[in-house]
Order: sequence, then structure tokens, then C-alpha cells
Amino acid sequence: MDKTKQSRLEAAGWRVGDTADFLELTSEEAAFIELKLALADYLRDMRVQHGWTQTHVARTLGSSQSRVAKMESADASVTVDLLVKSLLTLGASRKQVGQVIARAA
Amino acid sequence: MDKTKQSRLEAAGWRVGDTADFLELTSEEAAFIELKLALADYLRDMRVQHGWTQTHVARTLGSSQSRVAKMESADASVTVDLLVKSLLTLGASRKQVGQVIARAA
DNA sequence: TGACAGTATGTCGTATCTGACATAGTCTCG
DNA sequence: CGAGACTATGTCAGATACGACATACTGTCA
Repeated sequence: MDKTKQSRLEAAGWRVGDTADFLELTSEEAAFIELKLALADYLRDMRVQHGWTQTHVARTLGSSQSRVAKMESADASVTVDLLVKSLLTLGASRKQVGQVIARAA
Repeated sequence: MDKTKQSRLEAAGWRVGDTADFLELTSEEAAFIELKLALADYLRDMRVQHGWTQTHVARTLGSSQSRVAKMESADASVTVDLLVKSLLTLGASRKQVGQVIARAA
């Protein structure tokens, strides 16, 4: 398994041990997590491209800097709901969101 | 505004009064709700096409018939998280989910 | 009509998520 | 180095969503 992806999954709050342990994730679970990571990445890209700070984005969303940080790292305490709502609020279109999700892993 | 859509939004737990009231929804909120409705519709289509009952689907998901009914009606107590997880569990691909979301209203 | 399968709606205790705060880490300047 | 801007991580009380159950509605078939 890809090292970078592994640490990202761990960072997201999912324990990753040896290969057998990892494979305890069903394919749906894995797909769901990757989907979440894709949205998180897109949120960060959007923010950085606009030259915004996490604090600025937090204000726009009516949230806090720490939650924005957790969103961008796809923390386990962040839902797809929150990510999608945030992206839409920051100006992404429904179509863009769908494309991010549909994009192959 | 389209009558059918209006009743669907009401059913989803959103108050819809006159036009002014309706426009209190920001465009992001509206986009989010439509996105949810699209996923809900897709879940129902998937179930019906397979000839499954809500109870059968509930068992597959480890949930209950009532929650499946609420999912299909995009009830306000249902999150996009739950809809996406459910679709993936029922066999939809991440790509399909994305396409459903990206599809223009 | 009544019985039955399926779906919808309302409620509730528990589990999970959220914004907020504190604090720690990481850069980049001077 | 030290200060300041930005980001990451941990924690928590209050808010929200979850599965479950009860019950109501809707069809269909005899």
C-alpha cells in the first residue's frame, strides 16, 4: 500500500496495521474514505488557490479554524455532509462537487 | 416554483411559504437540498430496480425500514453521509454517486 | 369487505458530530 | 534566536443524527 495514502488514512483516524488489518475495511468503507479524502483535498486546493487562511474560511463558514483544519485532513470527526456544505458555501458548484467525487481513485 | 418539487422540499422538512419565504434559502442551501434529493431518488431507483423492499434494504444496511423510508424521502433527519454510505453498500460505485451529484438540477 | 405486504410518519435514548477553546507545532522573516 | 502568522491536535458541552419501535397509511388480492 502506498505510504502516503496510508499515513493519510491514519491521520484521518483509521487504524492501519499490516495488510491483513487494512483489508478488514470493506470495499465500501474504503471507497467512502477515499471519497472523503478527495473532498478534503479539494477544499484545501480551493482555499489555497484563493489565498485564504483557515481562519478566514472558518469565518465564512461560521465555524472555527480547528474544524477547517480537521476538514482538510479528512479527520474522522468530519462528515461528508460538512465537507459538501462547506464546498458549496465557498462557491463550488454541485457539478464540481460531483466531479470530485466521481473522479477515479 | 414547481409544485412537485415544493412538496418534496416540504416533505424533506423544509418550510416553504410564499416566494419570499422560499428565497430565504441561500443558493448553497438550495443546492445542498437538491443534491440530497438526487441521492434519495437514486437510492429508491436502485432499490426498485432490484425488486427489493425497504425492509430488505434495511437489513442489508444494518438499519431499519423507517430509516430507509426517510432516506428515500430525503427527510431532514437524514444526512448525505448516510445516503452515500448506503448507496456504496448497496453496490453503487463512487463514480456513479458522483455522477448523480453532478447531474444538473 | 378483511387480511396482508409494503411504505410513511412520529418519537425516543443513545451515539456521533459540531463549534469553540486551548495549546502545540511549523514557517518565515528580522 | 525570537516574534508573529498560520496550521495541527486534543478536548468538551451542546446539538444533531442514528437505529429502533409503534403506529398509520396505501395498495392488492381473495
